[in-house]
Amino acid sequence: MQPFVSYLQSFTSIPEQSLQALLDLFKPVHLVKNEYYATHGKRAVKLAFLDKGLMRAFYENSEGEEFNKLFFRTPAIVGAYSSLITKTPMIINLQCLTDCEILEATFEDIVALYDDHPRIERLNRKIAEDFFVEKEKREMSLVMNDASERYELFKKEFPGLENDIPQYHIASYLGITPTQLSRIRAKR
Amino acid sequence: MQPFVSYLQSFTSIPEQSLQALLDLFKPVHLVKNEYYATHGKRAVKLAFLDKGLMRAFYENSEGEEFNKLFFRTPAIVGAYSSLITKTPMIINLQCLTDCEILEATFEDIVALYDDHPRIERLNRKIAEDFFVEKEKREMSLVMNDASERYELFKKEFPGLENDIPQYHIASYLGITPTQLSRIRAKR
DNA sequence: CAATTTCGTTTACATATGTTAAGAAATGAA
DNA sequence: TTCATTTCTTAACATATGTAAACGAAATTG
Repeated sequence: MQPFVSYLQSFTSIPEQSLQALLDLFKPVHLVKNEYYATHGKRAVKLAFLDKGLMRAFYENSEGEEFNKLFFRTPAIVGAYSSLITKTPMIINLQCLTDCEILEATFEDIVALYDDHPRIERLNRKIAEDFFVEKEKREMSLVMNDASERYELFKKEFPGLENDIPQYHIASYLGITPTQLSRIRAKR
Repeated sequence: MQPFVSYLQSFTSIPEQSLQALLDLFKPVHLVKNEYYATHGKRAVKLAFLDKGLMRAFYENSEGEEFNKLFFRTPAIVGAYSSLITKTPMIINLQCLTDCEILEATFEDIVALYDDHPRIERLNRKIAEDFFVEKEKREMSLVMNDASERYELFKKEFPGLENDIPQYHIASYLGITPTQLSRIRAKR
């Protein structure tokens, strides 16, 4: 639980009693490589802390093409956040790129803590704000940078990750084909 | 204040006393067409409710090229949200596309209410969540849809707006040049 | 270790979009 | 209303990226 607690406290300090109430909701789960943690179409009910391993979030269009949206490395919160918030079916998929250890809780159980534990709601607020800021960064990058610049940014944001996952996952994250990524890599 | 109150209550119900404390922080301001409400490089300190008018948020790269990020129509909250949250300089600019009436408050004053008014913090949480969901939608659209599809989505999301603003603003929002938008429009 | 599959690169060609420039149309100012 | 400015469209050409296919390298599996 230690990395999880540190991660949470990095957002805002949480009183011991509230923290304990929150931690009690999380149970460890082991996932194997390539296993899906979430599948689009269903409604998300759980969210998790990624304690060990590597995951990806991706969209899928009607032709079955995949579009990587984000990579998760520890420490991180993983889950179909939009689906949890809006209570509508998930649009994204979450898949393990390696074996993973997660701590999992039911989102509604967390929300139920808010009235008695305002610091937990504050934690959620901070996390939502942080998610928003990250998303805005990526939006800006998609709009302002070309694929070659986005590749450089990717390497900065996920140092070393390029060696741990197939090139086609990176290409998908960059919004280009593996062919084009190969061309960009060949240039320098 | 009525549209503002309705807008806030649409996120979560707020007790009379907390609502009043919040409303007291907001002062009406009039802005004229083309006026900047926020300029990149400075730190944002205020946020506002757009009561009347039309605004745009846009990025600017080092060559001075502009990239529209979002259009705001009433009712909406306008502000450099990322800058307020992270307390770092703004990356975006906010500019009036028409004369505007806004209600403006200092963000820190709002945050200062949270300890005594948990429902105000809840409101902020809900708004942050909502912003995140909207941003994720736009990210998905940028990644999965081509410019022509994004144009159709734009027309659905901002009905009628195409007639109120120059085409080049729409092109910028879609991530293409006015030339390309013109071609897309000519096709059907 | 050998066989099979997966992955990355390259090539040739197609397409969407960018760039520049010109002119037409619309808008705003005098 | 007239003139000047801004906006929109179109054309010609350039470029980034997509598609499809082939091939060799790397990884996986039996």
